[in-house]
Amino acid sequence: MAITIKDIARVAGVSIATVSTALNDRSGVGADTKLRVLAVAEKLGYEPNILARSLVTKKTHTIGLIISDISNPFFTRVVRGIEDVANENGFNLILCNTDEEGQKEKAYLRILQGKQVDGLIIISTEKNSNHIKSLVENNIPLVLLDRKLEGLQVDSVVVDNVEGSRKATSHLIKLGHRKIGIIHGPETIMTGRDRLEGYKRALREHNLPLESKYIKEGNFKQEGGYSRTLELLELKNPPSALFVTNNLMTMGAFKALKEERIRVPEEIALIGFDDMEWASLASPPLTAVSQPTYRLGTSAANLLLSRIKAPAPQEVQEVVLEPKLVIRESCGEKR
Amino acid sequence: MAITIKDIARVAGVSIATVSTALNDRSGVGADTKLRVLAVAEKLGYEPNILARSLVTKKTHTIGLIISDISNPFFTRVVRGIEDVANENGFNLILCNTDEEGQKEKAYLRILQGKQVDGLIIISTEKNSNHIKSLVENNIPLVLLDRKLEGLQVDSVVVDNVEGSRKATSHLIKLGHRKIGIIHGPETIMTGRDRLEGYKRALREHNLPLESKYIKEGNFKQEGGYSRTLELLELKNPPSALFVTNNLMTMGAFKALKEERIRVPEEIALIGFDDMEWASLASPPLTAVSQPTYRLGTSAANLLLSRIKAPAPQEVQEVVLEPKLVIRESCGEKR
DNA sequence: ATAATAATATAAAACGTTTCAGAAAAGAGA
DNA sequence: TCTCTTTTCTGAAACGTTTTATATTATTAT
Repeated sequence: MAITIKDIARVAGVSIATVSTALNDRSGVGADTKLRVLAVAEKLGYEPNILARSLVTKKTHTIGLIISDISNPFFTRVVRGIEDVANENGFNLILCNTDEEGQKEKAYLRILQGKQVDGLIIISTEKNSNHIKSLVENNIPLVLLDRKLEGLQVDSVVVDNVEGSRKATSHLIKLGHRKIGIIHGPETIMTGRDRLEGYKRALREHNLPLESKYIKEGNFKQEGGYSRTLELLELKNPPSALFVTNNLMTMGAFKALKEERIRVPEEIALIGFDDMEWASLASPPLTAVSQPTYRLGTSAANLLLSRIKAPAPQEVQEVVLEPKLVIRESCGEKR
Repeated sequence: MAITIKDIARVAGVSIATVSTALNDRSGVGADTKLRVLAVAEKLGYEPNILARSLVTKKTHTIGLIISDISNPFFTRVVRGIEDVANENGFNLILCNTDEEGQKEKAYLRILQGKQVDGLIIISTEKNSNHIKSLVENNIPLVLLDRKLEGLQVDSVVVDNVEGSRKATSHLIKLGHRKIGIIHGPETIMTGRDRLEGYKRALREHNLPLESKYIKEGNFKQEGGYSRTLELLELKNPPSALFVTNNLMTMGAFKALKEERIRVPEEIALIGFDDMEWASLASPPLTAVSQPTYRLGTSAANLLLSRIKAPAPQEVQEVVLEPKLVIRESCGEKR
């Protein structure tokens, strides 16, 4: 049996109310009794039962975090950012991986609510927002990260994907490329849609035609990048440049290119979305749109915490962070 | 105000006890009332308060996870393994990053205990085990992952680091190398010690002398691998092969070699400990000791869960998983 | 019809805290 | 000394569940 406040009360010869006030050093207890209580607590090795406390205070100092897969380095960095600010503020994180499965997402959401988390940070896998709506109605503080949801006004922190994608594509165009392949993500995911949109926008800006044969939909996983790249290479008139719209697919593309012994950037220029640790170590070093992953996390966490602490509901905040193009060697020199 | 069991009781016209039994479908409630209660619960949109439940059942279905840094891909995979089996068994994970700081580790430990986690998985940063001892005495189910602690008999799941390291070094020796540099980790960490030990053992087995100038201590971080590599290269008689004992330091070494334009494996053979996603994509593809990271996680989680569910304390289990050498091109061909 | 048994329902205690209203004690002002 | 105020302390309720012991009702056997 763990030591409780009652044990302390008994030993110190006071009521549990005084023990509680002494331990949380609130005013209303004499200096000497306070000292005595503290000493007893120390001696008995008392540790508070936070569960019991939370039940009455209605604060768990826990936040629920729903992402698709911690193994993806993008999410990893984001999570690290979140955990850091959570920890600084005395909050803990419950980590949940959905693998982009809507069912898992909903299941986790129920449990987290049941566990009375003080707030939620969600990288949602769903396109529509019905399951989130009930949370909002229940006034659960919540911020959407990386992906917004249609038809829902709620705090969010995202990257300007359209712009990042436009920059990348423009870069390729300026380098003289006209046959630019793109491997985009699922249209059900906001980042999938937006990054494709940025590509289209860049082409339009430069009055270049949209050629559907150069546009392939991948699944945001390594395998998708791999096989779509192979398909692109098999075209009778293959692209001279390839834009891959997330980190995992870029790895797949890289692998395909390597296996097929296509020289980069001589035979094909390659550009990725989302910079990775090893990008500068690759051969050739990879040019990529770099996302402020860590900051994405810290800012979502800060936003959520401010929301949790706020007495009255504030206005919806939508934070947009700018990605930037990191030019290395995989697109060759300007020509 | 959220809906509680009381509300249901009132609406359904029964006592809270019956509601409870009905909801958890235990026997002792009539078929018709049960249906009525369930219907009311459904209609009111009842969600149980797991906190309250946990307070009485003394089970939170939450496990605390203490690692040094989720950003490190090694831990990432491990964590994913843990989360998967936790989830399958209806458990959640509280994620804690210590950054190898003993203070942080201890602080987290207190909080997790306070939050009444059902068990703990710890990749400890400490060398001694005093802070863990009290947990063991309090009968908190707990498994040590990746690193054991001195003077403590407790469940653990680790990789055979000595053997992995011995294999790597032997490989180099068999390839004809005699001047083998090693960048090992801090001696305070078990993996640091063991991997160095494996290196020494291999040399001894082949009757090769231990040359201290080839032995450098790094910090298990990228920067450490980078600078120690540079130091090794500056030797008047530099090593012909380099063994780097963790993933981050290997990246650093790789970077240093690349910057110094040292050709691998022609001028120096390179072998790393812990295989990484990009290892096969690197130029040259990296030879490395591959650790079963995901399985490390699942097996720790399974062990912990069995411990949590076990009615009586069982015997201490120490699981050791075997790493394997993945030979690619960074050590060249046999000669 | 009566007793014995089984099935169903409930009141109340418990889990370990916080918190509020009020009691007791101490101090101050006259 | 007496009243008034302030300080210190406490009892009891509350948070939302589960669970045990008991009461009530229904069912069966005789």
